[in-house]
Amino acid sequence: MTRRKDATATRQALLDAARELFTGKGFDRTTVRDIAALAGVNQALVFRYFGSKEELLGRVLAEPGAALLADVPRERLLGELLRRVLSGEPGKDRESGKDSMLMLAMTGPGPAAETLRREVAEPYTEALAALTDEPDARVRAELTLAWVLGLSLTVNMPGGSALADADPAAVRALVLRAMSTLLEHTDAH
Amino acid sequence: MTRRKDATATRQALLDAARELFTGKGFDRTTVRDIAALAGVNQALVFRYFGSKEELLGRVLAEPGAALLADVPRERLLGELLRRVLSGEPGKDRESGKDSMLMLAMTGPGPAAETLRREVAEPYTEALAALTDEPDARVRAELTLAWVLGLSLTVNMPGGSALADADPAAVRALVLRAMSTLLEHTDAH
DNA sequence: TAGCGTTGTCAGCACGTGCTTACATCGCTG
DNA sequence: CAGCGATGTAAGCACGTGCTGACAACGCTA
Repeated sequence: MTRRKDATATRQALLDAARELFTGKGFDRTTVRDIAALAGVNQALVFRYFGSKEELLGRVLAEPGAALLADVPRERLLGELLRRVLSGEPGKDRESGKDSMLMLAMTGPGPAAETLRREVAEPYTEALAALTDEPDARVRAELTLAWVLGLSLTVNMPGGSALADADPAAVRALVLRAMSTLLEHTDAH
Repeated sequence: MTRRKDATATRQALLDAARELFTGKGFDRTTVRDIAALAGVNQALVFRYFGSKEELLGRVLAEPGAALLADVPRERLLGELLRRVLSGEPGKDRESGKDSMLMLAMTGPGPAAETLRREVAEPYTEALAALTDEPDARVRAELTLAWVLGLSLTVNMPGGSALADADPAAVRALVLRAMSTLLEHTDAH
């Protein structure tokens, strides 16, 4: 039988629950009690393990963005990012698309936004900026990320959209073609 | 002297204050007392005139989106939208750029989001979809709007960005060039 | 001026929130 | 088994929030 008391396990359960709820209904509208309930533990543990709700958000955000960045070569970064944002069966619930980029907006302006920008957006910008030799590389990179952000929001928006129902591959192709006018060395794989 | 008691004036003051605060720090983080204080009136009036905080949001949202749509021909819509989003002195506080599109994300998932989609995003989608003859016109239109949304968020994000400091005209040109691969009949004016 | 509807203020209720504290229970180690 | 730190729980505090009701000030009209 699995240990009845396992600190790292409950810690992870809290992280998972927090991620799901933050992306699902936003940081502000998610209560600590919601998170604990979904994780199946007492709400006081949130504070024992993370100190505060904001720090928990920080922990949630810091996790997956860096992974993708480390695993995927720059040239394929955009394609992979789009695949995640647009992933899932058309019309069905999108799982991995609700990525940390989405939460950037969900979080809204506030103390966490600045941290988020540094820890998530900035490394991506840097990586994408390396894909062009133009002097305004960073501007182009941010334009690209802005699109990914907007896409993530639009696709996951309640009320449905033509984007959410369209064929992900076709959408990806459209976006990549348009983006190729910004970043030259992009690989569509 | 201006009337000491003018219902329509205070109503408008509340609308203005709400707009500024909602766009500035988001719906959830804005309190009714904040709004009333900025408007220089008592917070109870919010409920007298609008019934609830959510209905006030609805009133704020319904206002400006339709205006632009009615005043500007389809071909120039995109250019005008971008001009607003990117407007303002580089680095300085952007005023009109904090448009209703921004609030779509700031509001986050919630009851207001669906209404917002219907009343703001949908008409824009329709207008932009008419700019191409491709069968996936709506998808292309939503892709475009997603970009505008992401741009609005990125530009107004605290912590600064290369985008916010760049020359608006140059950025606009980059975006419009990329967008021309999606919508053919776009006018850059 | 007297009356009265409109506009604005004041105080407070009810509730949900983040967070804390004191205590119970587990499971490892001697 | 005894002891003890690590893990989990229950209860509640302090505070901010949306919202309400009773009341006061205004300004129009007769």
